[in-house]
Amino acid sequence: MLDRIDRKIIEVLQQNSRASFVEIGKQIPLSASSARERIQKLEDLEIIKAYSLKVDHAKMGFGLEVFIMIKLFSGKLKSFMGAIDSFPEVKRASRITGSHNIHMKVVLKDQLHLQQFIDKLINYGEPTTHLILSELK
Amino acid sequence: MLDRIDRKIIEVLQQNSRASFVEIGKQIPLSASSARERIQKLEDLEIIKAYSLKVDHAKMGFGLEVFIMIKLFSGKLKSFMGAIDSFPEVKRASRITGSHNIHMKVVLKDQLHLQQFIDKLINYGEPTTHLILSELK
DNA sequence: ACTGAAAGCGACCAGAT
DNA sequence: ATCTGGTCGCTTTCAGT
Repeated sequence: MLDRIDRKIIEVLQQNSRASFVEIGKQIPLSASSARERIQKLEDLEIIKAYSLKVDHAKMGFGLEVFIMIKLFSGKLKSFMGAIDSFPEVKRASRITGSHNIHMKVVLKDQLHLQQFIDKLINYGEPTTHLILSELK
Repeated sequence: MLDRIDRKIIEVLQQNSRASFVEIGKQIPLSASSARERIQKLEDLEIIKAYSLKVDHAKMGFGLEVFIMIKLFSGKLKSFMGAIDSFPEVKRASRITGSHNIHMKVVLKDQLHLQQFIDKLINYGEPTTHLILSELK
């Protein structure tokens, strides 16, 4: 249901999602129209969920990147899930197992910004913050 | 150094990094060639670091997604940083502050695969695993 | 499922404001 | 810094295998 060629296509797109069908085809190898057809199918099956972008947050003025885990107060899950979309600082969030219910990647300008953000979170639960020092992968 | 138009371009590309320059230009609004020129600059400055892809790992046969944090044994940092590229299961890894030194997002086929992966990690430190239940954002 | 051809559209490079 | 016009290459569709 997902063969070597599909996996290769996904690999190429992971490295450069703006690659043309011609370029992708060359690396398989496959004609541009066949590459296009397979990618169309991967999109339709929602195996490819989105074409996105990696940006340098620090260069955009957000020098502080952190992981925050929250132990939500009981009954706060629903309201927190609603609020999360209104926090532009939150780049990703997941429900997880363990003593903390939520894991987030958060991007902030500076310590003051972090403090203000944590002040909002403590309405929902007990946050634990880990600064990201560097990306290894 | 990075105006409203640049931010808007990045926003558009974050939603669909395969958008054509014409499409991007329409949403600013800006001519295609000006959009192209600005994007070129964002790439040159490495504010745009990569064009990437979001895939549904579960549909690719990797039904288990976890966060693993490791408290490395002393002196193991360098060898771990070297080994990390050889683990295809690791999608992202960061050095972080706190009692654990490393945070990773890891994608695995099943429990057995997780067990085998953890067995590799215990050469480097003490791992703590959190299953990802769902993605909120 | 893949290819190849043809038409239309976008990318890319000039040159001008 | 942005735009317009022109060329070339890519995308897209479709008929054929």
